[in-house]
Amino acid sequence: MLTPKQYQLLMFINKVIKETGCSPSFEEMKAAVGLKSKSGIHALIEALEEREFIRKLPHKARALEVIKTPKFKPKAIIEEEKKREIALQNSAAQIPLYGKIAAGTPIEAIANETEKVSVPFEMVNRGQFYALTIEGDSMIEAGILDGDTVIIKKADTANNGEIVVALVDESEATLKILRRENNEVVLIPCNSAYQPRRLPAQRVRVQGVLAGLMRSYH
Amino acid sequence: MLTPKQYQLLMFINKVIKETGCSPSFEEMKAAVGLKSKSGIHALIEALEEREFIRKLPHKARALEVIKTPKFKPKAIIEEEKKREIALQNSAAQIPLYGKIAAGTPIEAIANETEKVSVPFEMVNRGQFYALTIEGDSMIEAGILDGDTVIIKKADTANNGEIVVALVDESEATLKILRRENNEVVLIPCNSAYQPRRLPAQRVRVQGVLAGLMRSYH
DNA sequence: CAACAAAAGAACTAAAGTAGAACATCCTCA
DNA sequence: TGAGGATGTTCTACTTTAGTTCTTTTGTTG
Repeated sequence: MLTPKQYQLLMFINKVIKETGCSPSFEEMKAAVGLKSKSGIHALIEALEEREFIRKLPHKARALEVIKTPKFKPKAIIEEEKKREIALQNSAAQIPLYGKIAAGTPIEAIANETEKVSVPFEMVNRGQFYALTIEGDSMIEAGILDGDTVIIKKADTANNGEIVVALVDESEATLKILRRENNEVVLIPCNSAYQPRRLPAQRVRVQGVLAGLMRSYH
Repeated sequence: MLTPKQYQLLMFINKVIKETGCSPSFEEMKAAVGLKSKSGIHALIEALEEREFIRKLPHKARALEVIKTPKFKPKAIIEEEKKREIALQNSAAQIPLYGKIAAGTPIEAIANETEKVSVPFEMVNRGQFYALTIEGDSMIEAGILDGDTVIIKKADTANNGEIVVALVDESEATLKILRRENNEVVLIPCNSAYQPRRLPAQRVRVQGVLAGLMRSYH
């Protein structure tokens, strides 16, 4: 039927005419299909004309007309589209970066929803997520380093032993392992240099649980 | 199909006829398309007539008739397409997952390019990248844990102190800190339970440097 | 590595667009 | 009726843009 390039060009011509009412020039076409020379376009056009997909007035500028479009796409195009489809599905989710959270001594207000980071969809399945930048070294033994970006799933409860964003006294947020003991909550850092904090449950509110981590090496 | 000027004129004629019921004069047309001479209009009219978009009675004033106008794609479709374009730009990069690399005791062949992982574009700027799954705990003190996915930038050289994928004796790959000393290479794990390995430079080949890390908490 | 096809590139030719002027019609009105 | 205005046609000359053709390069495949 058609070669991938021919198909691609035919579709481009069709699109341009539909959108602008003018047919594209050779220069425009060669940019569209990624050639660096007009002669290639010429060959493609001739092939398309021979197969009666387009008609043209020879020696006239921008005088192309699409007669028909093929029902069947070249296999290569189909595969290309599948790839794009996958890329679209895999397209990164954008989640807000709420700011820094001190893994060491607590925090900084969780606030302005300005910056965004993109994360792979694998990390953000169900639920709402946000990102925080780690400051400090209190979670170093859990492999969470200063400067890392953590992805947090919004939640107001968490299981024992999970790493959570905990808001203490409605003012200071911190990333710690959560452990409940009777009516108390213990926030455990992962750095033997720091001590666990034991607090009455009323003073601690869970704001999310750790769902992912991303790190860039400069 | 049409050149831009032809299209512009056709649309103008069509509009005037619809609004006023009679076709515009050459003077009006030349003002509308921004020419300073009527001869240009004449040429355009001829071209349009040749392509059968308009009909005219020669030597009659204001005796143009629009036969057809190129059809348009609905705006909604164009916008839909633009959205997809944008989504595609935001899509995560797909890089191959080459397999597992033992951070502890060495490895498993780096081979089949089957699985892919998506990573945010921020992590993969220039160069070629691939991903590895960490197995073992030899880099635990660098915050690289068992099960983490590391993003590696392909490279065959690295600076002292960088974390690299090193291939020893063309057979076993491992993720370690690289240090060169004279004609020797030291591969330093980040776990005090393991010893650095000192090897002649010839036996070690750098396959990439650590560029990023991603971790999912189930 | 020869044979072929696709693409790049240069050189050339043609068409489109711009401009100005001369000229042909037709219509109107003094 | 014939001068003049409005309109359309044709011509020349020139610049820019577009299309064609040919040769060379590159890359692929048996």
